[in-house]
Amino acid sequence: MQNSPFRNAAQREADRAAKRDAVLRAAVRMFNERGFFATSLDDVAASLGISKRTIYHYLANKDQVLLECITIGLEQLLEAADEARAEPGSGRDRLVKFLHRYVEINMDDFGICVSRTGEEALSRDSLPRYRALKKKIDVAMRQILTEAVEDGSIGPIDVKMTAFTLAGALNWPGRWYDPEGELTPSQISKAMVRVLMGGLDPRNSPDA
Amino acid sequence: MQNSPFRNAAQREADRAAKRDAVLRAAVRMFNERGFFATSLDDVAASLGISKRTIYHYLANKDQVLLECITIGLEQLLEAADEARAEPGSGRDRLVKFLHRYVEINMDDFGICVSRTGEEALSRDSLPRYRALKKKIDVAMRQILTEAVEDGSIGPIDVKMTAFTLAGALNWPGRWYDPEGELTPSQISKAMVRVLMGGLDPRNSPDA
DNA sequence: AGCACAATACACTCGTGAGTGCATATTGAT
DNA sequence: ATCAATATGCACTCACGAGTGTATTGTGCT
Repeated sequence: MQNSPFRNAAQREADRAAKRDAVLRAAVRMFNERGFFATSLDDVAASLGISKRTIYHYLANKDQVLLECITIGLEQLLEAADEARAEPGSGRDRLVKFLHRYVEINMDDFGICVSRTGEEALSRDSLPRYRALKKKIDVAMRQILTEAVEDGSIGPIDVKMTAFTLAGALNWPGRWYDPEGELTPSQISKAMVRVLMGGLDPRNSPDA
Repeated sequence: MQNSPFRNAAQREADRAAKRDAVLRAAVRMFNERGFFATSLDDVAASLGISKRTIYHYLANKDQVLLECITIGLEQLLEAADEARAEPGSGRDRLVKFLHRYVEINMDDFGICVSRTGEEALSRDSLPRYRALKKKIDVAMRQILTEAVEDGSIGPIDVKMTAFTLAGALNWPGRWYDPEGELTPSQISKAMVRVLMGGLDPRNSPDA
C-alpha cells in the first residue's frame, strides 16, 4: 500500500503545502526584518535558493503572500481566545490566560508581522478579510472581558476602551522584541500582564 | 523702518519656514492616510498645487521629509515630558499629566506619523537621530515613573517593563483613532489612563 | 513508451516614482 | 535699469521590482 495512488496524491499535496509554507516563513522573516515594502519577492526567492517564478507557482502575488502571513498570525490569536474561553476557573483566570498567550504570539514570526503591518500594506481586495479577522479578535477580547466583569473577578471597567488599551500594550512587543535580547517571551508576557492587571496605583492591601 | 533690509531678511526667512512647514503638514497627512510608501512626493506636491521640484527646494529628499515629520512628533512628546516634570504635586500627578498629553499627541498629525512609522521606513542615515530621540523619551518616561515610585504615590512596579507597557498602550490610538469618530481625543485619553492607573483587578476598597 | 501535468528557471515587459538638469519668473539690492 | 539670488515648473533619466510568456525538466499514470 505504500505506493497506492491515494497515498501519492496525498503526499504530493503535503509536499506542495510544505513548500508553500516554507515560502511564507521565509517571506515573513524578511518582512519583519526589513519591512514589507523594502522586501522584494526576488529577495525572498533568493533566500530560499529558488527563483521568483517559483513563488508565483504557490501564491498569486505579493499581496497574497502578506495576507497569508497575517492570517496565520491572526488565526493563532483567535485560537488563543477559544482556548482561553474553554478553561475552567474565574473570568479573570481566563482573561489572564488569554493575555499571556496574546503577548507570546506577538513575539512569534507571524504575530510580529501582524503587529507591524498596517492597513496601508494591504490591497483593497485583501482589506475585508483582514478587517473581519481583526474584528473577530476584538469581539473575542470584549467577550472575555465582559464575562470577567460579570462574575466580579475583575473590576467594573469600561470594556470597549479596556480592550483597546490592552490590544495596544500587548501588540507593542512585536515592535521591539529581540530574540537575542535578555528577556524571554515568557518573562515579558508575565511582566506585562502583571502591570495591566494590577495597575499603577498602590493597592489598598497587598493580596496573597 | 518697515522696509529695512533686516526686517525683509527675517520676513523671507519666515516665509521660507512657513512654506517648508506647509509641505511637511501636507506630507504627514498623506503619509498617515495612505502610508509612507504609497505616497509619492508628486502626490504631496499635487495636493499643494505645486510641483515636486519645489519640494526639493525645501527638503533634501523623501527620507528627510519623513524624518522631519517624525522629529516634530517626537519633540512634542519630549516637551510634554518636560512640562509634566515641572508640575507641582505628587509623582503620580506628574505621571498622569504626562500620560494624558502623550495619548493626545499621538492623535495629532505628527504624533500619528510617529506611532505608525517603524524603523524600516527610515534610511540608514536617519536612524541614529531617530533612535536617539526615542531613547530620550523612554528615559524621560522611566524617570517620571521612578519618581512616582519613590515618593510612594504609585505602587512598586517594575519601571522598565511598565514603561514598555505604557508606551504600547499609549501609541495604539495612533493606529485606530478616527477624527470623525464619536470619541474625542480627550475622552480617549481619560479612559485609557484610568485603565492603566487602576488596572483590571478589583480594588480592595473603592477610593474617593 | 508516451502522455499529462506539476515544478522550476530565464529573460522579458512595464509602470512607477525618486531625484535632477535646465529654463524661467520673481524680487530685493545697487 | 540691472544684477544676483531665490523660487518654481517642465521634462527627463534611471533603477527597481512586480508580474508574465515561454521553454525545460521531472514524475506519476496508462
